Amino acid sequence: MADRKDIHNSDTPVLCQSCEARHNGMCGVLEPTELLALSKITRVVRHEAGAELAAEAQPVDSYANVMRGVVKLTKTLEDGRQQIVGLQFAPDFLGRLYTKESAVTAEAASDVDLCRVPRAALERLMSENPALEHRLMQQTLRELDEARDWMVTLGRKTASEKVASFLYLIATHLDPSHEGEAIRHFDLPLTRSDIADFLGLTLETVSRQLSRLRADKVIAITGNRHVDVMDMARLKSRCG
Amino acid sequence: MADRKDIHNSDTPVLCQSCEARHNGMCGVLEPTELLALSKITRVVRHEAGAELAAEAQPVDSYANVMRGVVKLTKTLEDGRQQIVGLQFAPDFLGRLYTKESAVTAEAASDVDLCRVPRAALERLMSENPALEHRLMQQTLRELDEARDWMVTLGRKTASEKVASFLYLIATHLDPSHEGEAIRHFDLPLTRSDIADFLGLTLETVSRQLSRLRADKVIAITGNRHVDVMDMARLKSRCG
DNA sequence: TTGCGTTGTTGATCTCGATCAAGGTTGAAA
DNA sequence: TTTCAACCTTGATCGAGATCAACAACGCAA
Repeated sequence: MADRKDIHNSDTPVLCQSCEARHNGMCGVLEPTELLALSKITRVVRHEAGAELAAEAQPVDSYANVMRGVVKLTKTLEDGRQQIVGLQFAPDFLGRLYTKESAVTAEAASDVDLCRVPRAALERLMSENPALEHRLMQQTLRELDEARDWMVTLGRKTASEKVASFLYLIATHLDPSHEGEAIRHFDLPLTRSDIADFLGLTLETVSRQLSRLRADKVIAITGNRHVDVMDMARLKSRCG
Repeated sequence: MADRKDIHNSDTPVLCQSCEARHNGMCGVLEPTELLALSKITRVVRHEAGAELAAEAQPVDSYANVMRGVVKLTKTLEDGRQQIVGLQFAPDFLGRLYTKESAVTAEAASDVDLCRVPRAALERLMSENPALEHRLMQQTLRELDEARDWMVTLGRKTASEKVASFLYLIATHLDPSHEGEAIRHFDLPLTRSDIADFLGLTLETVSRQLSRLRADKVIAITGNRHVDVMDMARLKSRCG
């Protein structure tokens, strides 16, 4: 299998010469025939952690599929208070359909590979192909369900339940290979400050709650970012 | 124009004899030709405030359009803590597409009229009619935007900003006739306890903040439920 | 290795909103 | 019009999480 020699560093997009073969099964909503139709104009772009992919109230001229890494969607109040309103994992589709202005800021939380598709091309394909719009509808409905779940976390859970809920969410997304098992491990894709912005807390409170989970042997933390969940059931029981 | 004599009290559905004429321009996502196609099987049902329209994790066999009133969508934790995750106003479409299990509880906040459509019939119409799915996609995207906006309110705003944001939201939905004007008036469709569940606060805090807005002459309150916003710009400036 | 900026931890104190408690309004039904 | 339950307001106190502060750990570059 071809490696990723053709994927260069941030802001060096590379034309995808055989998109179908490479993205099949990875490229989220796009099926092989659709990928083939778009293969000449999709670009795989690598972004480093922290890169801004789309800014609130700014026009965006392409959609993308997240192929690797985690993208955070944030909204910011005038005085600087920030809230992460969604996390997108591979192979999610990225971009607000049918409006050029993004309502959120999209930022690479970890290093991220995106498969970009020009807006016009995707919208043309979609208008000829109701099945594609149907699949995008399914993802949109899932995102709405997730947003509403998170509203309960933001509005009604304690700090300790919020942090447990966050770890549970990340564990199920980043270590699906051990599904059903008690032990999971993963690297946190967010800093303490980002986690705080996702949970509506301060970074100090997040740090304290993580320390408490560690003291209670629910998790182990190695080098700030690596987390081993010792018992998923026990973690879940702390999610409120 | 025909009045609503054929609409009886809660749980007494009445067959819609000329759906097209009556719902045209009211029935949210459905266009006249679609209404005509469904006219024999839609039912207009009136529900009193407090009626449960769909329960979390329970199967639902129909979709509906909200024709009058406000529907609240709630989620509840095991220990009883509750969060309102969405409000639906006429002429919104109601119901989670493509899955029979509702992820939320839908309850009539005020008295509500629904135009119900059997699931199977709407899904059949949708599969033959990509334009209908497209319109539902637009509403879903709008709901997702609204949910993410509200996540900022829940996660990052103070109690006083939350209450101001709520009043602003309700004012723009329930008194659109005075759009652009400083003064708006409406009846609150929610109790103090419901408002608290929408904002992630307690009912006492909501009451105190409303009293403060009244003392500051931003609003006037008559008989608990009726609100006059004296200056929308001043209200907005308190939304954070 | 040393130096240094970024990121994370922990402690002390403060504050906003929750909780506990009592009484006041409202509006529908008798 | 009286009655009553549901709803709302206000006051006193408490506590979870914010804020302020100091330091520790990590990773990268020189």
